[in-house]
Amino acid sequence: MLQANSCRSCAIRHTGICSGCGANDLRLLEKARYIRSYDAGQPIAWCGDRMEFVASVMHGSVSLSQTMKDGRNQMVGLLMPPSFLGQPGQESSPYDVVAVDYTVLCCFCRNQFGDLMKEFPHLTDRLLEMSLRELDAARQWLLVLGCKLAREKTASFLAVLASREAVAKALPRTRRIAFDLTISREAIAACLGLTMETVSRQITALKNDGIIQLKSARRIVVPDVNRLLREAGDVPAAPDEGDRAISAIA
Amino acid sequence: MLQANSCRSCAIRHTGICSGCGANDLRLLEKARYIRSYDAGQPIAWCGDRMEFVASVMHGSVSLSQTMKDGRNQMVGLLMPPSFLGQPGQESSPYDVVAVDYTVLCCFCRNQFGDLMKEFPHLTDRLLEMSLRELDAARQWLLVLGCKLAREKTASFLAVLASREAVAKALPRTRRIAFDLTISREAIAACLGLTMETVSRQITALKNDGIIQLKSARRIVVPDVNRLLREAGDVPAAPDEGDRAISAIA
DNA sequence: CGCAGAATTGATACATCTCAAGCTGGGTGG
DNA sequence: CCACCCAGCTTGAGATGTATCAATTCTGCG
Repeated sequence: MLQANSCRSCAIRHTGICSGCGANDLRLLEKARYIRSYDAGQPIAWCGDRMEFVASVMHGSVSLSQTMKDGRNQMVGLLMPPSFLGQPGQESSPYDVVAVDYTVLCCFCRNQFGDLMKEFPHLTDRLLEMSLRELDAARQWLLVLGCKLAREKTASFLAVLASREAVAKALPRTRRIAFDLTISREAIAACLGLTMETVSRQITALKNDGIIQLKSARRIVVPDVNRLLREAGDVPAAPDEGDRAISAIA
Repeated sequence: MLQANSCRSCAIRHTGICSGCGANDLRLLEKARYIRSYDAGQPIAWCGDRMEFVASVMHGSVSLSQTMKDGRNQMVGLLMPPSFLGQPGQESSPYDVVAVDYTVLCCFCRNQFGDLMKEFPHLTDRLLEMSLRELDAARQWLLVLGCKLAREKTASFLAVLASREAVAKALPRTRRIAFDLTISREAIAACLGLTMETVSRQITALKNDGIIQLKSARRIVVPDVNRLLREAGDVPAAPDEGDRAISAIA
């Protein structure tokens, strides 16, 4: 898992920060990169720590969160492949960064990556694209936190995961979709601005109403994503429409 | 106000998207740009509308908001000079875009601006910088919406405006700061995920506690920003520290 | 002066949090 | 193989913060 396979066969070769690179550029990137892996729950950086690197998330997922003095905390980003972690111009991490899953990062020394961006403008272009996408996702998430009820928040969260799964497996979005929750109820609560107990109650309620099924506490089946989206307070996307709601949260 | 003064004397010449431009580049930008102005409350685009242009906010302020079918709505961005409005690669607006104030925009035909970015990479660099800053602001805002109580939310909002005013007037952040609320209680509520009534109550409470003074409903005086920040649940920034909290919301 | 929109204030309803008590399932050691 | 244990999850009852609905009161402006 950890070994440095060739960039050419990398899972995010055509979707990550490097997707605009030709074969030659890629060789230079490959020389500069190094792989790091983290176990589930392992911290990558605490808020204020110096960030030595920026990285692509190759596998797993990484949470960005903020904590207040009294312990209240809010997840503000959930990065999954092929998201990019860190900002070239940013000395220290503004967030607590934690590996949620077993996670593999493709890292670049931060300053060196800045130089690479100068050398290969398409890296800058791509980072801009990805950042604007993240920005839209964060703004979608603001709607969830600011306006929605607990049931709608929970449904929104599950809909995001279901839609992601559908995209990953190239399933039609109307078909039954099954996936694993890789994060605890508590982490979901931190995403949604709720408590663990409320999340648990809402998941149970959605199950009782037949919107979802629970194979186990962490295994979810969604018979009809559009029904789930309706519970989330979202207008189900037309079949052929590029779905924006899906991008929310991550 | 509306007339097209020279870029050279523009208020946001050194802070906007064009801040990296030399005199020659600037001349080309100046040929491509056009000025539009909007009255307070006037819509700039509704969600789903085709966006003909991207623009720098030169004067006033622009809100980005989302509305659910049943009327609940959430402001997800509040752009003030020298923020940049729109994304070159984005056909249609994902948000309702409204001029909050009397607002002046420095506009570029969207496709043409894409070409300019190819021609002048520093435009791309600068847009990336500004977008990453917006992303951090949005994430700060997620903390406010997800974790904070009504009083803390309200204090956070006022602290942002106060700090912005302090920066604009180059005041020390510990001194007394006065500013106008350019938006209604209802708009503040839409920012904070609260109702108008709750915002009103919290402002009154902050006044009664001596945290702020009200010269009129729209005129605020903050005797001590650090005290306000403490009410907001934020750790007051050290005097010499680059203040991140300030960037929240806008 | 008087009006209309904005803001404030009050009383009640409701959603979610809090605190506390069980439950469940996977792992460990006897 | 079973009893135990523990962390994660679920469920319950009461407290709390905010929304809702309904009156006023303020403010700017014609």
